[in-house]
Amino acid sequence: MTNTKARILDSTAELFRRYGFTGTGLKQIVAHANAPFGSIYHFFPGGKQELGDQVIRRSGEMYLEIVEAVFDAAPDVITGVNDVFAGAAEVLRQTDYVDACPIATVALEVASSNETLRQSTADVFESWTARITARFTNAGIGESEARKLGIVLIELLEGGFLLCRAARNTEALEAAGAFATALVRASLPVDTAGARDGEPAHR
Amino acid sequence: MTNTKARILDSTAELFRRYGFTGTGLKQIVAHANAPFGSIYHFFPGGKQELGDQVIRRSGEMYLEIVEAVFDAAPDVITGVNDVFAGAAEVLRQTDYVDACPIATVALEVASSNETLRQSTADVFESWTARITARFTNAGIGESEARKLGIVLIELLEGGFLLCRAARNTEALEAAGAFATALVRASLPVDTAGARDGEPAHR
DNA sequence: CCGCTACTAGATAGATCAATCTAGTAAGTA
DNA sequence: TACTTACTAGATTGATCTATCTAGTAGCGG
Repeated sequence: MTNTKARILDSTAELFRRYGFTGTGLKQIVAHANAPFGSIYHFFPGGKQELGDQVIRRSGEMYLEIVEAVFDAAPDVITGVNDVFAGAAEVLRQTDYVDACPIATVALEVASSNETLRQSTADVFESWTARITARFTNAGIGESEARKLGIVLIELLEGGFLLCRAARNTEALEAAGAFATALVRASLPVDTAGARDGEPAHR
Repeated sequence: MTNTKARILDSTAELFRRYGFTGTGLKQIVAHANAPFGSIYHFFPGGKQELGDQVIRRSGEMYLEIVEAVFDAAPDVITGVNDVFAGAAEVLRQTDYVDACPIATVALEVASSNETLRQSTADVFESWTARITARFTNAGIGESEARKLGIVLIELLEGGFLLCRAARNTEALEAAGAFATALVRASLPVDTAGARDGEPAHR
């Protein structure tokens, strides 16, 4: 991937977080990326929609990798969940409440107005759910329960981002983190609460 | 309030849910409201921002009233919480995944770009939190715990709306509702689980 | 050097944006 | 009837939007 294309993608992701999809102009993007206007349509012949699609999927992957890295660095899933929420709150504070979910704003904007991009956001959320579910099944939680738990954690994180950005404080993410860890603890097999990842209960 | 002003407010609220703040044009609003363009600036001299502010606050109040009515109709808070999530999922299905939170899309759009409207959304979320907190303290839960619980319920609802609108199914709201009722049940004083509203535990 | 591809550069088009403006109508009071 | 206020009606303005267009440059294999 050329430098210019990457800069356009990075800038677009950053501007989407701040101003959303309709609120971000192509002129604004090339100005921020210090790229020529023509390059947008060279690299993304489908225009704003194609650029948006790639930004959504790329941002989704990058955010998932960050979350996975936090889980990998934690001694057990409970600590991992706690660290994800604490880290999210910390980043939010440090970035003046800008750097939250990279796709939530766009997801709500396009949900009822752009079927292509709606599907892109749905795919990202589903990939997140699947990866978190896998982490919980590895920790000994049953498949069905693990998926519900994964969904609820994403909901708490997204809801926390929404409330924290509106209020400009981190109270909501702190409450979410406390309840999230409690939920995971309650779902883990009793004798393995705090089990390391990849060391399933029993047998 | 004149008929025309009310029609403009109603139409704007509906269009904001679908297309967001930046995605909704004033021309589009008057066309949907069947109102003359000049009326917008007659009733809302501050332009789009003043209209947005009133729509956010009005929608926030109306949604709170709906939720409160559901709680009032339920025999206890646990049933109330369950009904709120089940009702949200049902409405979402019936409206082709359009009618979710009336202000979430706008809240994310303006959080980092319009301080006036960010404050409007923050006020709405705080009013919701306060009212739900009161309901839980009335059911015998301590003030601090009740507030955290209220925040978490809103997060689950908002996160559920986000995931359901993206996926175009109600799985996420169902998972949220199940965990939400479980959380409330766990927080209620043991001997009053299922207590009617206004009948606090003990003494 | 030639010719090809990839990319840069930005002017331009045509639509749409929020906002302002003038002019007109309707209803109520003197 | 005359006057006032509230509201309707939509043309207009200037900015900005996405998208297209032509033209120029850089690097590379022959």
